[in-house]
Amino acid sequence: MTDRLIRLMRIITLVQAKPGILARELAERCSTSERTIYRDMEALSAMHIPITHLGYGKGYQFIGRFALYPFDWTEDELEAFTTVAQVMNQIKPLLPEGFEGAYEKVMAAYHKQKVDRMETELQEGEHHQPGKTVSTQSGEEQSEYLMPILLATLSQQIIQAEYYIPERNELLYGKIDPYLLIPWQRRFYLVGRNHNTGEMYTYRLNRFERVVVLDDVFIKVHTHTQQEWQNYFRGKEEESVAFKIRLSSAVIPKYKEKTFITPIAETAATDGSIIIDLTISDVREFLSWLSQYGSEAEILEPVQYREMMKHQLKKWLAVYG
DNA sequence: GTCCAGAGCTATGTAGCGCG
DNA sequence: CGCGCTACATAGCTCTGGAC
Repeated sequence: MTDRLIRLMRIITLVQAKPGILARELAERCSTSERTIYRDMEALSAMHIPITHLGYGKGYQFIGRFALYPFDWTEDELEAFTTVAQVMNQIKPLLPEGFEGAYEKVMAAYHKQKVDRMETELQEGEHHQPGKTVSTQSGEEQSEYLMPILLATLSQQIIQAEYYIPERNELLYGKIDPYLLIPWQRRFYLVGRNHNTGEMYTYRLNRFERVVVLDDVFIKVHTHTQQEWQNYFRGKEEESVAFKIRLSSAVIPKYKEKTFITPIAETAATDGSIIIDLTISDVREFLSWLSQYGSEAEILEPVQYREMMKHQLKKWLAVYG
């Protein structure tokens, strides 16, 4: 039995180290027969280790990003496991010796895996549009609170935060239950429950002025999955507005050097200006950004925003006579 | 409690089949 | 032919119950 357990662990290690490894090689490395390897594969599958063979001659590999620790959890399973932390002190006398230590190790391994995965996704996201990473070029999107907030969402710890709302020029202060961190359109958003109102809100990470992670843990009262939140964000995207902007040649260097917008297309016009096509979800902020270019930027489409700008300028002109 | 025989179970290997 | 897979055989281990 012990021998078999050792061999099962060895198979996991070998497949992890060499995806596509053949049953024959596994048998050689484990000093056993291929038949035994096939039986071990069955056993691993019964244990929900996501191992699969790739077809004829292609050997075995893990499904997804499985690492040595098999935390292929569903939301419900994760929820059930994290809830144990809340009642651990009360049921401690009932637990077998060593349970708490084992629990901590499992959660630690899970958290590490999740952080690794988050970092990988972040890197992959940056690769999609090389040389245009918002966070590093504009300095706007990189929040020093990314890691503390990420860790707080994983360990379900309440945060105490100051949050700035530019639209109202207001600084809010209060406790938030951080539920999920969602990368969206090259920004991070925190979905969390505000203690003052008890409601769920989405917070833009770079608008946090100060964040302290408290020792207190919270229990999720809303049970939306990450997928549901991402669908919510996708819904927001559908409501976004397509703009066509002309930037004169005078401001192109400035635009190229420092920008947080992500154009769909850039077309060079004959007079040296460029026409930018882009889709914007936060129109108010976009117009505020655009105003820095003054007369060097012209809204070509949509017509209603062009008219709105014209109307605004007439009002300004009236003020200055 | 200890020993022992027999039944039953588990893990393993051999040989061979089907498929690309 | 090489690979994944399976039917069948077998060695070795564990369990059970009876005798002492």
